[in-house]
Amino acid sequence: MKKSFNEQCYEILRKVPKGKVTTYKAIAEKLNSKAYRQVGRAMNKNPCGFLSGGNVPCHRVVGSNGKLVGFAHGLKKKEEMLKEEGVSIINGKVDLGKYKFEL
DNA sequence: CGGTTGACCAAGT
DNA sequence: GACTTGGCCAACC
Repeated sequence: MKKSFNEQCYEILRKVPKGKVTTYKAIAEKLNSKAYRQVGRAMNKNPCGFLSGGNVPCHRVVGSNGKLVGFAHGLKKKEEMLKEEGVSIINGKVDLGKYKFEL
């Protein structure tokens, strides 16, 4: 039984440990696709889970260059949350060299 | 089933 | 350095 692309994104996102981040691109590539947009769209369309009791840290997902892109609550909130997790945000960007989680 | 869309990305202007 | 264009692919209408 194959899950939808979106659900697979959640699965991968769930694997990201606290204090680490990943990129939309990486996730899409892991799914053997280039549907970067589909990953982000999945988050927006669905309740992100983590707010509803699920464990889908959508805030741990950043852009391809560690740059914060989009977030339903606002990028500002996203930065705050990441900082709480131990990820330093510099100029609205994350240091992927230190915080990017290798899937 | 065809067309629009989207929390992207890379390159061009 | 900021904005525009094209491309990618799955989900949604």
